Amino acid sequence: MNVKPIPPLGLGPIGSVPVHELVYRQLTRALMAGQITTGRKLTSRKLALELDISDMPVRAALSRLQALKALVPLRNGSLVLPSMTRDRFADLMQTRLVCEGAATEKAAAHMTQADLDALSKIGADLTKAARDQDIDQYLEYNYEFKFLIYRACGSETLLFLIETLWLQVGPFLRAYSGQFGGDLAGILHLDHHGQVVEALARRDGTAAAAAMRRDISDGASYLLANAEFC
Amino acid sequence: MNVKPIPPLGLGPIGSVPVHELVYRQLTRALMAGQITTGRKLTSRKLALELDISDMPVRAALSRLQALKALVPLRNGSLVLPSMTRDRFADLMQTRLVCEGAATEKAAAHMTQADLDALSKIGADLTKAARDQDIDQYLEYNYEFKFLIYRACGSETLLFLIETLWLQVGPFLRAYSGQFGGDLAGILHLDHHGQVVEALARRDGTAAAAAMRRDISDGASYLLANAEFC
DNA sequence: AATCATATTTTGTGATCGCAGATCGCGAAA
DNA sequence: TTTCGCGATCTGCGATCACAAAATATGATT
Repeated sequence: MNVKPIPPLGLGPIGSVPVHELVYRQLTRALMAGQITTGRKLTSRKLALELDISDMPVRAALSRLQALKALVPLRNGSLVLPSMTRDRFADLMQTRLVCEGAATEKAAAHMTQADLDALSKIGADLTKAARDQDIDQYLEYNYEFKFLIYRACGSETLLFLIETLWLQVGPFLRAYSGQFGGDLAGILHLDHHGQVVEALARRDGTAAAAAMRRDISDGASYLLANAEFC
Repeated sequence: MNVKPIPPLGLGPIGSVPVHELVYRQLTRALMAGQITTGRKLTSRKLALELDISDMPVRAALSRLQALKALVPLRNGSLVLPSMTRDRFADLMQTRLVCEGAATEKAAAHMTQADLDALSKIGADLTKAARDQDIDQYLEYNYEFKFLIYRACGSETLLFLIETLWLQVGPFLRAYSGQFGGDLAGILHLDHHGQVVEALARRDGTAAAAAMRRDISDGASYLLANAEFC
């Protein structure tokens, strides 16, 4: 029996991406970047017109966002970016505490030296953004910092749950950055990020998780005290 | 200026439910009840034909299931109930440990006496089902037992995350019940359910969570050792 | 000016159509 | 027997249409 010669071309698949997938990615990005204000109605026809496509792919994308509770249906079925009440925010942050604490703890065992190096660099950028009162940069680096850790937690499932939480909190955080008038550096009076990095470097998952939880908890307290809710 | 008299009828809205919502509910129920075998391809046309509707509402329902990772897309976009590998199962159970442990801990403060009474009744039914080797009943009561607790955790968000996890594990558990040949009572040699009830009655969230985690962990170990994976 | 009734537009929802790529099956050639 | 080619079918995907309910705008009346 002849053994087949090795397939000469090691090309990957072409993999054309359907339009509804592109719409979905664009919407999630816009959502997490806070480009959509809370209470905004997202109608498939308007969006389709704006994107110059039919409304079918838009519907598919919106359905997925609804399933993740990133959008909620009105009585008539219109989908809207839910307004952030105090209760919902507190609930989301409590759940973040649970999931992100666990992810941080698990990540301690998996972070490579390269990860740790990148992490402390982002941590430095984060501190700099806080000192410069650049809240947009701060939020951006905060996201990168935390997700660099969570991606190393070794659990696809847990990472996914955390992403759905951020999809709900993200819009509100960005909206808050607009009404921000306080002192950003004041949030950092305890450098939780530094403690997280240091604990992760020691492979001390428990300490890292504790520091991360403090960071989330303090941020939540600050916003509950200072931000405007609906 | 005439003040409108109070609307005489305090009836709620009729609230006709769209078809895609009905399809979604039917699919989630079928999924969690294990009526769909892993690896099964769900095509919108076939389902639409079976339900005697157009494939549009089916597409909407499938999109939502895809967003929750209850279904995964093949290369061509067909959606299929993902096969359960050892790794995925272990990952899901690890994440269940995190979320359901936390939910149990939070629930301790909110469980009413009626909840506790109902819980110990379900616990008794559970034990009976195990003695009778009735694995379907066992899984049913197991679901009711745990979600009666989780619903009392006070966190809509956390409950939602747990539901998405069960949507992924549910099908596999039911599939396993078919190939089950062991001794069901053997799983219960430590009565974790009883410990959970007792701890909740004492409002001891920490102990209740610990017992619940043991229950999940032991079940996971048993299945990892005995069940067939793909 | 304020309010109510009516007309117009918006919007969700579902059905149908057409296209293109994927999949499957059958038969011929090696 | 296996493998390859090709036609039929399946299926995802997107566009368009139709309909009803809701929202909005308009205009008349008090």
